[in-house]
Amino acid sequence: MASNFTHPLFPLIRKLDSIATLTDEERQAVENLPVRIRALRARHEIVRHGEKASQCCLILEGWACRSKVISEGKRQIFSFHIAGDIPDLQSLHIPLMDHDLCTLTQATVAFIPHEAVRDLTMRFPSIAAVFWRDTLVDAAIFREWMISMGRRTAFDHLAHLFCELYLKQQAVGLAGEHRCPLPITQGDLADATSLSNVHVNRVLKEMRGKGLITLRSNTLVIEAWDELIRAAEFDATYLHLQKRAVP
Amino acid sequence: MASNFTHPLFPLIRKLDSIATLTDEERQAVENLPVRIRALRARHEIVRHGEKASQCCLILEGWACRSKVISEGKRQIFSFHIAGDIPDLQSLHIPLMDHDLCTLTQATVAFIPHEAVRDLTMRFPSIAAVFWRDTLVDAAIFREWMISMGRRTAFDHLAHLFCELYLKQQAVGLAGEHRCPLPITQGDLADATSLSNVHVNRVLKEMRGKGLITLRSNTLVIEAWDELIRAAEFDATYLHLQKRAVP
DNA sequence: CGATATGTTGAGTTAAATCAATGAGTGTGG
DNA sequence: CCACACTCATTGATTTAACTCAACATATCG
Repeated sequence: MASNFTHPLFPLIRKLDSIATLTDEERQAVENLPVRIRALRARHEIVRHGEKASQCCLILEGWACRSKVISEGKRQIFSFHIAGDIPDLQSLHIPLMDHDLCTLTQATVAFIPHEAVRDLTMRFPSIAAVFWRDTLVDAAIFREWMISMGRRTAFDHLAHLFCELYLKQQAVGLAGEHRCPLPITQGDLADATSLSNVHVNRVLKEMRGKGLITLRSNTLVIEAWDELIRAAEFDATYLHLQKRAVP
Repeated sequence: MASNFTHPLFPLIRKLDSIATLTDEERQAVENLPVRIRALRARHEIVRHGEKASQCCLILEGWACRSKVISEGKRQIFSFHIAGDIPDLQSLHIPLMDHDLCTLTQATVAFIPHEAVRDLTMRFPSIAAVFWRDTLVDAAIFREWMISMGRRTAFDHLAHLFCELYLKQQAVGLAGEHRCPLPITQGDLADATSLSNVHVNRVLKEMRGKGLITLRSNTLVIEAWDELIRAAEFDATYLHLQKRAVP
């Protein structure tokens, strides 16, 4: 059961470990997945709306997002993805893409043929269950984002998002003590929250002013966790984190 | 392969038929699911946020919704559900509910133990795939709703929702010629779109005024489908509908 | 039939958008 | 190494879509 930290797919193993307990055989099978590893530059489109996907994309390093371009240069970001995520796992059952998958930063990704993923899920129903579950947590996060978009103020929305992004990274060991990478621009935050980038900027200024967060050199530092949680009325239930849970 | 129209679970079979092609054996297995059928009054809470679900709820008749109560009597509706839907299928892999499931109208529902559903998916991987796929389409709809909430005007948002609700019912044979049941209040529409009910009312008036729709006695009539689609910039890809309705 | 839920309309308010300009980083090629 | 270009961040002024509050009308139902 020893983790192989040097295996290229380690981020995936680490994520699966944070959700479930793998047998040696399962771990082996995952590590033996046939992958094609690529280094991508920032803002690279991996799969586009309308395409038929025949493989899944596993993030090994860097950030990606799912998004869709709306009329007139506007776009909506649906989710952020970090190492260990398979953002287009859904394409296994819905090959026709209804949105784009793009890198936000420089990134290393592994492409895994659908065939191989399907084979893995056939041979190991418990891995299938974990994958299915992961797409369901995705959906739960979408629901929470709906609440943020519809019913929270810009301030609460961003506060809520920061709580979420911190905890998601914390759960897989990518965060520090109330600090985590946030390698995205204010424009990206605006696209994710459906706010204008001008307004995002103003709200961030207000948060800084209140001593809630610091945000520089692509790092988010949460200076007042309790206060941030309270402001956002953040309840982590929807993230369905299992092991490493909330501090 | 003949449809058994009188079987109590017919709505589920009809929905599965609209997505996939079942073998006789699979159809048999679905029809033999152990169910507990109940008639529920309107606005009845089926499962609540925070509860641990041990069964799934299949809608046989009437409408239900997934929702969450936000502070101060506000609530967000995440999705509408009609006959054939299993709105809490996700509880199979995430038993802890992060939202509520409620009826909107009088409804007949069938409760199926998780155990039985799990057994079904183990024995018939292709049914598992269809179920998984269905939760993925759910997620796709959530994403589209995010776009509506964040980037569309109230008018376009409602127009888009009407297109969606019509097509979803049409796909399982529950809609007529550009008309379908819409047994929900303006308040429900407001909760689903994150608009105030006052504003929903005004927008509906405007739509009526433009001759786009008629909405009375719980029936939505789309008077100008092409125009409605154009107004909403509606693209049905995200619904991932497969076949057209059965009989 | 009265009671309660739902729908309708007007008037005033507000959170966030837009428009516009400027400042601060970052990177590339001459 | 600097200059140019480009992206990203910041601030002010103005506009606007949608909200809130309040009153009243009309269904619907027991």
